[in-house]
Amino acid sequence: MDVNADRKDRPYHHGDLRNALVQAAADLAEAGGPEAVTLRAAARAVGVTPTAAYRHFSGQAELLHAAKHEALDRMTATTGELIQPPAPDAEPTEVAIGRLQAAGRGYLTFALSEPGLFRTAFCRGGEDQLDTDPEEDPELALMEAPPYAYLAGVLDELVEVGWLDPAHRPGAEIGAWASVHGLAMLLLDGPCQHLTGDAKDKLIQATLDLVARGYATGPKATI
Amino acid sequence: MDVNADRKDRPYHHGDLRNALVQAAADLAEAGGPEAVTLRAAARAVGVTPTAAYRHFSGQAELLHAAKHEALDRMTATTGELIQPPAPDAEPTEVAIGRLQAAGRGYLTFALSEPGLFRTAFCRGGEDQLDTDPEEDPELALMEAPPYAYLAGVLDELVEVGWLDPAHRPGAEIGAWASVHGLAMLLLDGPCQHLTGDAKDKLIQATLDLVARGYATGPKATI
DNA sequence: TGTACATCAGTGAACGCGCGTTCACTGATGTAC
DNA sequence: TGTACATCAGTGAACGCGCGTTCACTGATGTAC
Repeated sequence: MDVNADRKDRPYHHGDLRNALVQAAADLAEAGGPEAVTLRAAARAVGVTPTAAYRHFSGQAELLHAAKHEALDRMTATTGELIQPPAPDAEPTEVAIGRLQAAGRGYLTFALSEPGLFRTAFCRGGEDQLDTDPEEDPELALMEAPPYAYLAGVLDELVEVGWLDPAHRPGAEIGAWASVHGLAMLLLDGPCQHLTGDAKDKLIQATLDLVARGYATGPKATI
Repeated sequence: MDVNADRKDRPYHHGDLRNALVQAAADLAEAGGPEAVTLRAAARAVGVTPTAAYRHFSGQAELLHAAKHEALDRMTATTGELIQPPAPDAEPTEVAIGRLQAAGRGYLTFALSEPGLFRTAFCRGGEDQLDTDPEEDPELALMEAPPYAYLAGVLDELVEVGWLDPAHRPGAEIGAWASVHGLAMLLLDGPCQHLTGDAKDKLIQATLDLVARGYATGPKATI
């Protein structure tokens, strides 16, 4: 069962233990969500003593922090693959709207298919307990978050094609992110969790349409 | 510290232990979120043996389930008080939009001021483990959720005043709910948690405006 | 090129903690007669 | 109206669990000379 159980072949020094622990922590998160991210379990998975982890992390909180980061990284990678390019022969506004909705759909697809990683990426804790000061510049930190950064590009395009009024562009990212993020939470753990896949699909489309129309303030916007 | 510590005066039978445990569980949730909802802690708060709780709950999962319910009830009550009525001398569309945004603002105000209850109301677990079948009719259960039911009324009004196209009315609740819920999560535990109050207010207004514009498909809609 | 030694990265055993849950029990209540 | 007894709602002690964390330690590495 445990790949790393053959302690004989393994050298005394692991060589890349910190990284191995982070990967193990992310795997635990994938399978069981943030509650499953445990120092002991991660050490066990790597085939190492719990104490060894303290050479690389100050404690459980720091491991969870790293796992959150890794979960978000995996989410970014997977979502990137999931996003389908719009039809090339469409109108510019259709292409831009298509890109916006495809991003949202990718986000939701990931959330529903990898709930453990999704919950971990946005879970509480894992940094408040850190002694490193939490984000010198919170605004900058927000803008560097992968979903925000990706949305920024899409919204710029929406302005270029005349769908979104430039006056409404600043700070517009958060509305789209919040809508899709909230829907993910409601579908995953909230009051929509027991709906059929079809019903969920309808809610997704309705929400994506709401967002697209919400941005329709430019000269080329056709509702 | 513990109000119920004077075991002498107390009769052997509590009389309303189940209810007392649920209230205690909700208080624990308010202070420490869903992780703090523990059979032992709730029993301790009431001044009763942990075993006594098993007369009223099958186990911790059932207590958490009840605490979630109570958290949502408290949220509904508080949010109801928080919602400010729109100016009476305004235009009908303005009144309706005002009501929509006030509801959203109330939701977010509650989430930010009572994070423990908010997280608990929408936390995972506490029903999957239940042996009672989870929601015979998921669609109905969703529509009976207080935020959804309240939104339904507001959206009906939006149709009446001609802001929202009746064709877009069915299922429209979820978009508004998701937007506001997601924003709450991002502000509370997510990448916006360290922003200043002012910055948060701006994101809130931007999101509420996005939602209002998203519904602007009727004849009287003026963007 | 060889070697002494500081430093680094692990081991192994143990600690205390709070949790959920179970057991055999006892005190209080209420109901049939 | 009184009482025997079933039932109900608690007590108290104990269990095993996995967790985070600490301690004194040892094996491996690499560097100064």
